[in-house]
Amino acid sequence: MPELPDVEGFRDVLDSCGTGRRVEKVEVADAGVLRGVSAARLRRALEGRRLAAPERRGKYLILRTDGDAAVLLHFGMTGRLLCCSPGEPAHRYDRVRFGLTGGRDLRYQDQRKLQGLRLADDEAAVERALAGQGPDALSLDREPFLDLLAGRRARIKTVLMDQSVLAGLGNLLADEILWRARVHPARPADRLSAEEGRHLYGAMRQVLRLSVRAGRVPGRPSWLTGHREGRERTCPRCSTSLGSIRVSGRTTVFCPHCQPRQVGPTARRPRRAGGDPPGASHRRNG
DNA sequence: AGTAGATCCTGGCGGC
DNA sequence: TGCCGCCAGGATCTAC
Repeated sequence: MPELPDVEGFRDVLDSCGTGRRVEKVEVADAGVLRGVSAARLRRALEGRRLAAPERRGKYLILRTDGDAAVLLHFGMTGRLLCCSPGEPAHRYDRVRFGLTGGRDLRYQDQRKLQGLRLADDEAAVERALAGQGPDALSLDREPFLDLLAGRRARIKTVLMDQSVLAGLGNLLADEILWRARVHPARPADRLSAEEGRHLYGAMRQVLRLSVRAGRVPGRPSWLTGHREGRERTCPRCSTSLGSIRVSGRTTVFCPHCQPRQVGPTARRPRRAGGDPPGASHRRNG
């Protein structure tokens, strides 16, 4: 399910495939992915335009042109963006095809069509469309991050996944970050200690850095994400059987041993002079 | 300010 | 084998 790292990967695809090239043809195979725009209007806005450098904000990808118009792409749960040659046979879930000069094809694929494409007529429309987004998780500094948590009574996982608070994190990333920071997903955000807040921020930085580099959330053995499915659902850190609860309607996987619901006074937490990296796996390097 | 639940959407899977 | 219903989840909506 595309989260910030995946969308960052799609931005790379769009940039290397499209930037500087002209849109020759826009083909909408399934108008079910168009939000508030018709296929004809999308064509008129894009055909003949040259693509400019794309931008990502949270889980949105902004396709910019040398004109006023921009297209906002959201990938929902199953969306993808591919660069291929025009001769490549259409995939079943190709929803929109952008034929570019230089023999390049950009294809927006999406099986479930939960989100889709929006057209923004100008820069002001882009800003309006994204006005509800919180700061991007990748570029947020620690102090503002801690400030975001401070005033919120909601469960910490709900806060992390709320795009109007913090943009970019989805279900898998939120679980991974909480597991690395050893914070139970149902703890109220404003009840975390300062130390836990710092660990959470550190885990977020680390998880984002590694996943952006990989272009997705890696399902490696040392990551919680690698243990969500299948029979062997045990914690990669302590081998305890993983717990599964629902938080804000989302399946939430956590380790009952590493992420206790009730925590004692801060003073009881072991102090480490050097300070372990918050997400450091004690078994092997991820 | 917070929650739950429905909605959209498709395919995979368990149960019968 | 085939049909039914559930589940997955990102965003958005209503109801409480």
